[in-house]
Amino acid sequence: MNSKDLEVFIYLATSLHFGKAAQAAHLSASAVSRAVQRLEEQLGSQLLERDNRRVTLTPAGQEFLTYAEQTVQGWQAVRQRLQADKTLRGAISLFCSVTASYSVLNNILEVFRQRYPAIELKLHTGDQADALDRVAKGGEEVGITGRPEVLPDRLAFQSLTRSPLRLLVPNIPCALNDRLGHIEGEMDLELLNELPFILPERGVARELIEHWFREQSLNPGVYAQVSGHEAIVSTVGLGFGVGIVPELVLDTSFLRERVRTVAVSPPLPAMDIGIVALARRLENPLVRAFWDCALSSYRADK
Amino acid sequence: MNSKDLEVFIYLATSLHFGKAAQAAHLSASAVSRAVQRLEEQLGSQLLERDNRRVTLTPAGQEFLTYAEQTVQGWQAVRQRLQADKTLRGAISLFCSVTASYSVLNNILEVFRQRYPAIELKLHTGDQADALDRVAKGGEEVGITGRPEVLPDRLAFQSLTRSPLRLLVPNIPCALNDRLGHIEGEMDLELLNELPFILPERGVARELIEHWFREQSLNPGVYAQVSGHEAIVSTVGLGFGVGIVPELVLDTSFLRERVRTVAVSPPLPAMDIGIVALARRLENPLVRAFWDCALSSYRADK
DNA sequence: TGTTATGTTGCGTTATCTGCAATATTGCTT
DNA sequence: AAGCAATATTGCAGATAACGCAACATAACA
Repeated sequence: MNSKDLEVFIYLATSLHFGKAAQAAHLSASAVSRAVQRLEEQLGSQLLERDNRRVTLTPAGQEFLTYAEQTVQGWQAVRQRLQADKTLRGAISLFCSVTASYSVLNNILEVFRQRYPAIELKLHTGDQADALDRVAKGGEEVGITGRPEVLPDRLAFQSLTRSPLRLLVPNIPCALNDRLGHIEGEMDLELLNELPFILPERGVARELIEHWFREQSLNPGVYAQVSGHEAIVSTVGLGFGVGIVPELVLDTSFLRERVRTVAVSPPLPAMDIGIVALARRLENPLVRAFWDCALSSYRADK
Repeated sequence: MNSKDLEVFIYLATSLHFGKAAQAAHLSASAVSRAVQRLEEQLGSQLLERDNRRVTLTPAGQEFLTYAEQTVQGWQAVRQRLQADKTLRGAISLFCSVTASYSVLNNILEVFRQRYPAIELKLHTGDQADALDRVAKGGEEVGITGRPEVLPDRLAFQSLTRSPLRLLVPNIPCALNDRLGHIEGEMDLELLNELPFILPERGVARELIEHWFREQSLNPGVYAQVSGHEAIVSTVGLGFGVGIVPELVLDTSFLRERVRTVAVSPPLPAMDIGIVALARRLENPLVRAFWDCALSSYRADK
C-alpha cells in the first residue's frame, strides 16, 4: 500500500471520472486505472463498479474511501508534526506570469500554504519571458517559466510539467477565418508561410517556435510581436492573425472561445515548465521549502 | 509513503539493529538503510540517531513509531474487513520438511493464521526430496521445496527465498577433523575428491550438488546417502564424513554446534526455495489464499 | 448505424528499489 | 597503541515496478 494510490483513489472516488482524477493527480488515465487495480488486488475486493460509461463506488469502495481519507490525512498530520523546520517563517518573492499563477502556482500553493502557513509569498506577475532574467539578476528569488534551451549559469531549474505548444487560429467571423475555416485535420505546412503570425516577442516560447520553424524550413511573416502569452490569445481572438502558445495558457484564458487550435505535422514541441532559482539561493531554507513543495505537488505526494 | 517502508521502520525501531531488521523484513541491510532515509527525507526530520555502533530512536522517531504501528495495523484491518472471501473456511493439506516447517512455513503462517483463521492446515512432514512427487501425484495440495532444474509438467512453483548450499565438516574430535582442522580460508578443491561425502539420496539438493561436482570435474567418494537434510547434519556431526546442506537447515538444527561450514571456490550454488502446487489447484480459493499469503509474507506486504 | 466519450490493455521507456561489495567508523582486545 | 570485529552507509549494476502513449473495446446518443 502506498499513499499515492490512496490519493488517486480519493480523487477518483469523489469525481467518479478517470480523466478528471488523472488530471487532479497529475497522471494519465491509464495510471489511474492501474492504481485502482492495484488496490483492488491488494484488498481482494472490488472498489468501483465501472463500465465505459459510468463509474460508481461499491459498498466496499465507500468504506475504503473513508479509510483512505483518514490515512492520507493522518500521513499529512504526522508529517506536519514531525517537520523539523515547522515554524519556518519569513517571506520569499516569486515571479511568474498571470497564466502560471492560475495553473502551476495554484497547484504549488495548495501544498505550500498548508505546510508553511507562516511564510509570506510576494508574488510579482509579468511577462513569462522575463522570469529567467529577473531571477538571474536577483530581482525575485524564484520564478516559474519554461526551460530555456541553454540554462544560464548558476541557475537551477526543476521541471514540473510539460505543456505542448499549440497553433491558434481565430474562431470568429473574419477574413482569416474564412481562409482557414475549412481545415479539419492537419494544416498544410506550406500554408503557414502565407499566414500573418503573432509571436511572443522573446522568451523560451519564442526560442522553441523559431527552432521549429527552422527545422521545417519555414519562414512565415510575423504580423505582430507581443509580450505575454495572454496577449497572443486575445490578438488572435480579434482576428489579426494566427499564433502559438502553450496549451496551458488556453485552459485559463477568458478568450478561449474565440480561438481554436489546429494540428500540424510534425507536431509543435512542448514546453518544459518548472521553477528556477539561483542555485545558491537554494541554501535559503525558505526557498528550499518552496522548492520542495513545488516538487511534491507535481510528483504526487510520496 | 508506503506501508512497506513503515513495516521496515517498525522492525528497525524495535530491534535497533539494521541486520536484524533486514532479516525480519526479508531484505538486505542496505535496503533497510535506504527505507529509513526515504522516510526521513519525506518527513523532513531524523527518526533514528545512528553511528556504526549504536542505533537509537530520536523523539521524532518515537512518535513516528506509534504512528507507523497504527497505520500498518489500520491497513491490515481494512484489508481484512473488505476481503471478499472473508469467511473462507475449510482445510488444505501441505507437505514440507521439518526444517522448512520451522523457517519458511513459520513465516507464512504468521500471515496466514491472521488472515484466514478459519482455514485448517493439515501438515505432513517428511523428506524434502519427496515434496515435488507428492504434490504432483495429488497427495498434498501444496508443498515447500527447492526449485528443481526442470519443473514437472502442470506444477506451479513460486520462489520465496534462497538459501546457499554449504559444505559441512565435523566440529568434534575425530579423525576427519584432524585432517581438516587446519583449514582456515577456502578449501582446496582437490581435497574434496579424497573426502567421504554424505549426500542426500535424491531431490533437488542432490541435483544441484551433482551439477556442481560435474562443473568442477570432481568425483568424490560417497560415504553415505541419507534421506532428509537433518540427517546429513547429524551424520556429519558424528564425524562420519563431510556433507552439503542448504544454509537454512543449519539455522534450526539442534546439532549445529557439532559441525562447521567451510568455504569453497567457486562457491556452491544456492537453492531456490518456494512453494509448489498443481497449477490447476490454484483455482481452489483455499489454495490460492495460502499461495498469496506465502507471497506477501516474503515480499514484505504491499 | 455512425459518432463520441471513456475505461482498459499492450508495449516501450523511465524511475525506483534492491543486493552486493567496498568503505567508513567506532568500540573492543591484546 | 594498534589491530580487530562489528556494522551502518554508499557506489554501482541489475531487476522491478510505474508510467505514458496509442490502440482497442464498449456503451450511450443521435
